Amino acid sequence: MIKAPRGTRDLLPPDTALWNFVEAAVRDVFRAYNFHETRTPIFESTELFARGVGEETDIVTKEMFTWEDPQQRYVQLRDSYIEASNAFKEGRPPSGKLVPLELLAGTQSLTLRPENTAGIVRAYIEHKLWDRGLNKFFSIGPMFRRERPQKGRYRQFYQIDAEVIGPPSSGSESPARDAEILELVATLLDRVGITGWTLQLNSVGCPVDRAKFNEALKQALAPVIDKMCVDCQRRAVTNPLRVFDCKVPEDQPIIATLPTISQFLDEACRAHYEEVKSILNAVQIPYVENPRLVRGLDYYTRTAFEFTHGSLGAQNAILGGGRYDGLSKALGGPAAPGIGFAIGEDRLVLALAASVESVYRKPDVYIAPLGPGLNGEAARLARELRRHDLVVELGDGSFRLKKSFEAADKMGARYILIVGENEVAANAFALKNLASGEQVTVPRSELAERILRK
RNA sequence: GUGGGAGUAGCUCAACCGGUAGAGCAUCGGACUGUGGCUCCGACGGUUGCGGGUUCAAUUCCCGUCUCCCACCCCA
Repeated sequence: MIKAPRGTRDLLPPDTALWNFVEAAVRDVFRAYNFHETRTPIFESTELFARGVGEETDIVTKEMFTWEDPQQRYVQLRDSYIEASNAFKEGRPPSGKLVPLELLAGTQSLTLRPENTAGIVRAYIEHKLWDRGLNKFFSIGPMFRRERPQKGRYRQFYQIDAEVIGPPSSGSESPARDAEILELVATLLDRVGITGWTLQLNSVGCPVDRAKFNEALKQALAPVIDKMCVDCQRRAVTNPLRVFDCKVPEDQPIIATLPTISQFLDEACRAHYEEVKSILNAVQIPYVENPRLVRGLDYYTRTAFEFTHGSLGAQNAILGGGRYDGLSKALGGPAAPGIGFAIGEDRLVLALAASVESVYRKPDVYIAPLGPGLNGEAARLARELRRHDLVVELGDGSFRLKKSFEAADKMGARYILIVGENEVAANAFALKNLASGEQVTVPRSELAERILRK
């Protein structure tokens, strides 16, 4: 039997009703904050993620679905040729790399997107979206990471993603945007019925601050590192910030003595962070400061945050995000400060209080044609009722009435409508409420209204 | 990638020390020709995840592999 590949799964009714409920609520909230939808490709050039997410991150080094796609490099070849010919005319050496001819029929490395921000920023640069001022985007779609599956963690998973990006003159750098995003998330979680979330907040400063902090951290770790766990010893070399993620109890007293990033923020970053917190207080969004909160991706600056939820086991982060003021430049674009977040939709649905029953819409009426010649009449009635936005299910003339009743019952229809010879002749139909057992004969013209009335 | 647990009917689960694979629910049919939920009867449903090994005999023991679950790593 062919099965869904590891780490993927089928979302089926009635569960999909829950997903639709979430997405509808999310779209409502985004609308109120003037966010608009984007849909970027599910695969991009591998280079985009290597440069955007960070060459050394786990995501890029071991978790991406990457393949080589045969491709004729017309564009590079053409640009290379134009530059060469211009250079020749102007009597100067050509700039940039000349694409050798043997690459004409080479390959292009492509990757299923492991996250969405890089793609959005790529689109921002490609379409020169700075001309629009401040862009507020959201998108909903699948991401792909080749990780070992676990509860709330899949190889194809879904993210609800929001990004605010624009030139500095558009206010994209303002702490007001950070606070607005955080307040939006809080609203969104409340709206879909997630209770008991915790907002953890920190500022990771500018790259310069982080470099200074990293240095101080290394110095602080040097004398104590041999007393710590093997994971920490490894982290101390590869990524000292990650030492703060350590969960080994024996290490905690040592970790408590380590410097925190907050001590190394420059004046601008500190003021920015203070303003974010001040606005959050003004709109009464609760948060806890977590000076050890760091982000896994290289591009993050300043505000970093995470919303966690207790019901999710070890994968307790329901969403994470932060500011990425340097990303656009890193991808070859202009300065374009931005801030965004990504909700793990799979995890959001897991944490949802709403039950499937409460959002799964059942048929309003089941139409039971009584006899093989009555399918046409039943279909006409169904068509009329569906125009009134009623959910209509249709039986078959070959069914015995008992079977129609059972079918209607099973799918949870509110009413059954019996379409027999007598009813057609009278142009009035037997309508029975399946819950109460009450049955009335209703003229065709009053059917929709009667069913809608409940 | 590392460590641990688990895979038996569509679903939830049985099957004692290795001895011919079972129940409930669900599905379909009948009792019951135009009135459901209840009841009764019957039917359908299986390469016991897959492959190999040990054995007279394997769902059971061993090895490999796949998938899921839990934790680590990392992250949403």
